[in-house]
Amino acid sequence: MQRSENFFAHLGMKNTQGRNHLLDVLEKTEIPLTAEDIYLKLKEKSIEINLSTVYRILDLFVAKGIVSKSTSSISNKSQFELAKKEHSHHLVCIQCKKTLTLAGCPLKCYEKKLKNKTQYDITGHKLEIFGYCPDCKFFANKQEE
Amino acid sequence: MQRSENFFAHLGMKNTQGRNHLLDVLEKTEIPLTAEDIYLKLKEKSIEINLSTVYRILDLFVAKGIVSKSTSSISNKSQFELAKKEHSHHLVCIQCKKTLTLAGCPLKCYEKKLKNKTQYDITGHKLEIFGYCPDCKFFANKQEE
DNA sequence: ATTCTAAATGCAAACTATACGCATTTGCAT
DNA sequence: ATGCAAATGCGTATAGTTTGCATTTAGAAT
Ligand SMILES: [Mn+2]
Ligand SMILES: [Mn+2]
Ligand SMILES: [Zn+2]
Ligand SMILES: [Zn+2]
Repeated sequence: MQRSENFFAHLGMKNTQGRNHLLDVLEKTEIPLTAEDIYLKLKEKSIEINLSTVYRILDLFVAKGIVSKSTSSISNKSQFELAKKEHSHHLVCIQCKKTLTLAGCPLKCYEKKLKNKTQYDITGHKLEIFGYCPDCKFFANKQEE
Repeated sequence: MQRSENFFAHLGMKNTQGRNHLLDVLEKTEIPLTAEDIYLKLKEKSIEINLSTVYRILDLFVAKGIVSKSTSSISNKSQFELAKKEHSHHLVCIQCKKTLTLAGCPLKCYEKKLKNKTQYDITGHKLEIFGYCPDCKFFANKQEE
C-alpha cells in the first residue's frame, strides 16, 4: 500500500518500496518488533528486502521521529514500534520476550511529588516491567515445584 | 580478601580465587560495571582472569542473586552491581550525574492493576528518573532562553 | 598430607545483533 | 527519457557474549 505520495517527501525522504513495506508492517502490529521480526514478516509475504536495509530504514525512521526504538534488559535485541504521541512503557515476558506496550503512565503524580520533595527539575524517566506472559506463567510455576 | 570460608559454600558454589576477586571489585565500586570494566580493573592489579571466566562468574552471581544485571539505554553492554536487599530507584541529574536513591516504590499498586488487566505474572520492574538537580537546574533554564 | 574427581578455568573459536564499504539499482527532478 | 544522488543488496567487519574442549583447581574422601 502506497501512502499519500508526499508522506515521505514531507520528511525529506525518498518514497521507496522498502520504506512503504516497513511502515505497513509497523502500522499493523500491536507489539514492538525486532528488525528480524520485520524482515521475516515481509519474507512470509514474499517481499524480499535485505536485513541490512531493514536496519537502515529503521535507523532513519527513528531519526525522523516516525518510529521509537527501545532496548529491554531482558532481551538483547532492539525493538521498534510506531512512535506514539504519548510516551509509553513496556511489559516484557522474561521467558519468551513477548512485549506489551502499556497505555498511560503511572508516574505523572509521583513525579510532581518528587519535584517538591527533592527540588529536582524532573525531565523524564524510563520504566520497564517484567513478568511471565499468560502462555509462559503456567510452565514457570510448574518448574518451581 | 578471602571472605568467610562458607560464604560461597552456603550458596552451593566453590570458593575460587576468581569469584573472590570479582566480589572484591563489586564491593568496592559505587557504579555498575561492565564485564570488561571488571576484567580491566583486575588486570590493573595484575590479577589475570580470562574475560570468559568473568562472564561465567557474573552469570552465576546473577543466578544466585548476589548480583544484578542491567542494560542502560546509552550503552550496548550489560552492567553488573551487587544486588540490594530492598529494591530502590534512582533520580539522576542528567547534567552532573548526581544521584539520589529514592525511598519506597511508586509502582506497587500499579503492578496489581496490571496483573489483572494483562494476565501477566509480574515479577519486577526497572525504573530510572531523570532531571536536573537543584544546582544544575538554574543553568539549564538559562540556556533555554 | 595425599589422592581423587567434579567443577572451574583458559583459550580459541563460534555466535548474534548490528554496522559498513562498495557496486548496482531506484526514485525523482530536470 | 535522461542523469544523478540516494537507496539497496551483498559480502564482510565488528562488538559483546557464549561455548567446546583440554587443563587446572577446590575440596571431599582416604
Ligand atoms: Mn511514564
Ligand atoms: Mn520499584
Ligand atoms: Zn512469555
Ligand atoms: Zn546536577
